[in-house]
Amino acid sequence: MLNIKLRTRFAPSPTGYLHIGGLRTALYSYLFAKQNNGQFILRLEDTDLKRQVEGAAERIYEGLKWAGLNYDEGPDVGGDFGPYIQSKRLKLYKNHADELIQKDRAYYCFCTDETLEKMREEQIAKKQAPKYDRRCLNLPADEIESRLKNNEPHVIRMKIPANRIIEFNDIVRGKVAYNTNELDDQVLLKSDGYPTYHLAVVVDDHLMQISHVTRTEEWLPSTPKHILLYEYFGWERPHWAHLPLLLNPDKSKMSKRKGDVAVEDYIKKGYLAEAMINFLAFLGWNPGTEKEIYSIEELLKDFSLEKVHKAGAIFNIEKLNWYNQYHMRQMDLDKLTEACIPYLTEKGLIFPKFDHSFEIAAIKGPFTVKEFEINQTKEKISFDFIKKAVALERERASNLSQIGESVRLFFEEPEYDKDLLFWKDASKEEIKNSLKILEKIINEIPEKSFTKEKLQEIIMPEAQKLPNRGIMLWPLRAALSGQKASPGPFEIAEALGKEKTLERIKKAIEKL
RNA sequence: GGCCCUAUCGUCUAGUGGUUAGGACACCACGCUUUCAAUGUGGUAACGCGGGUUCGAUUCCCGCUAGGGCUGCCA
Repeated sequence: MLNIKLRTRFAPSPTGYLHIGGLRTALYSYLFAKQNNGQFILRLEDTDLKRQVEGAAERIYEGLKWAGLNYDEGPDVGGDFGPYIQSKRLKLYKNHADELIQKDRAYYCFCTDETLEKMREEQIAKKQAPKYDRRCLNLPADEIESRLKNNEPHVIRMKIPANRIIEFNDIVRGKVAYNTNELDDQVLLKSDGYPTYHLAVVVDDHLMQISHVTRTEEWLPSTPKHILLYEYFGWERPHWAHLPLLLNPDKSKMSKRKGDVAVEDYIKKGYLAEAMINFLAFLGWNPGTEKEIYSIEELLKDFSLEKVHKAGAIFNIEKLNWYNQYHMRQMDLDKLTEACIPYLTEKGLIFPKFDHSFEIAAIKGPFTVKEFEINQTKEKISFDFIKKAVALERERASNLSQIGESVRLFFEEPEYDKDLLFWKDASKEEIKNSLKILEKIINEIPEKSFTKEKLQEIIMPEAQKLPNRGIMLWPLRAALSGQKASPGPFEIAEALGKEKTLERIKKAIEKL
């Protein structure tokens, strides 16, 4: 793109949380802007009073920051084109709506909801397309004046010209054309004085000098209205890129009822921002090579808006899990451990708790406290102890929350049924005998050389003497973990330390 | 109903006027292995249908079908 000033924006409405589809839209907009030396702007479209939600704006800021999509301008960071919240720009929209009235491109409409509803019902009954019948279009000037003077509720509608073909070139879809006969005389300014999306988006995108409007496909049919508005105002139109939708497994537009759609839901489950970005980037785009693992920096190099697909993509959680597991496995262990700590406290395994909520901790990480105690025993433990546990469990988890759970065996005495100790068809005597040997030889290992290598060196020869080494290794692992599936016995023993290892072996012997 | 958009394995997708239609996730089998995970090897699985154009269409055109979006003083 040759623009000297390339500017994109992400413009969600703060109705509660950051939508996962919104995050992808934001990602594409961010990548496109940043790879072209442009600016990425956040604007809040809060023009629907009925849908205002307390704290929704903050949740959008936090979500974007979590994902690493830092915006150059926005409500909380400022900028030269503010305010970046539409409810603070009401005067602007009013003035622009008035301008259109002056230019005879818009008109006052006094129709009530009931009137409109009745009209629509009749049209549908007659199998006509529901459309405003323009009954207020040619109201006499003096009537308008007196009704306005009486403070009669009214809106401002735009005039749509008859039978014109509006054409535009969409960056992802190519040439798209609509006939204005299909368009309704869109309400621009509502009776409460707030603008509709259509007015606000055009006014703001122009005033904020947005060069490329990136948004999802659902906006495609209203683009001709926007183009008309640019014409009416005498403004140069921006470029449009209508992105494919994110879909539910049943191919409908991704929605709350059919799964989690809030970014924070995924954060709470313990998905890494790196994995989420990687996954989302590939839902609707790919580099055309076989490279599938991407950091945001690499995306900045290879992403291309022109290569974005036209068809919607199903949000496939299995693939996200795979990406997350992959990114967890290759993440720096200290960072991963820090990221896991909120989950361990959430599950009641360790103290201290944070001064803020789990949600905030999960989003904001990393956790800076380095002194902990095990909740159950009040024993002091180090960051390194947690790190060892995390290192072992990251191998078989696909999110942070799972690590938080599977790591439990390092912090609490496991509870299990004695049947778990039996390896295949080994007898009770064989198992008991194995554990007794283990107790004896492990006890002889000096505390300071209690490593998995040493344990292996001492234990394996004993295990080899048995008809099958599983007869010794399985009950050891079961006694230490209390679980059917876990890391290997030597690793667990090393992390647990000599004392706890022996304790757990004794417990197992008692059970038999 | 009207308008519009879309269409390659179950899913995300690569790809071409002539290919054994490639990869990844998931799934299955085998190997490794004390379990699980990871990993290695192999496997099942796709061009929606009908017409054209062409020596030849998955690829280009048209129609159909299917799915989706829009059709609000929601965004």
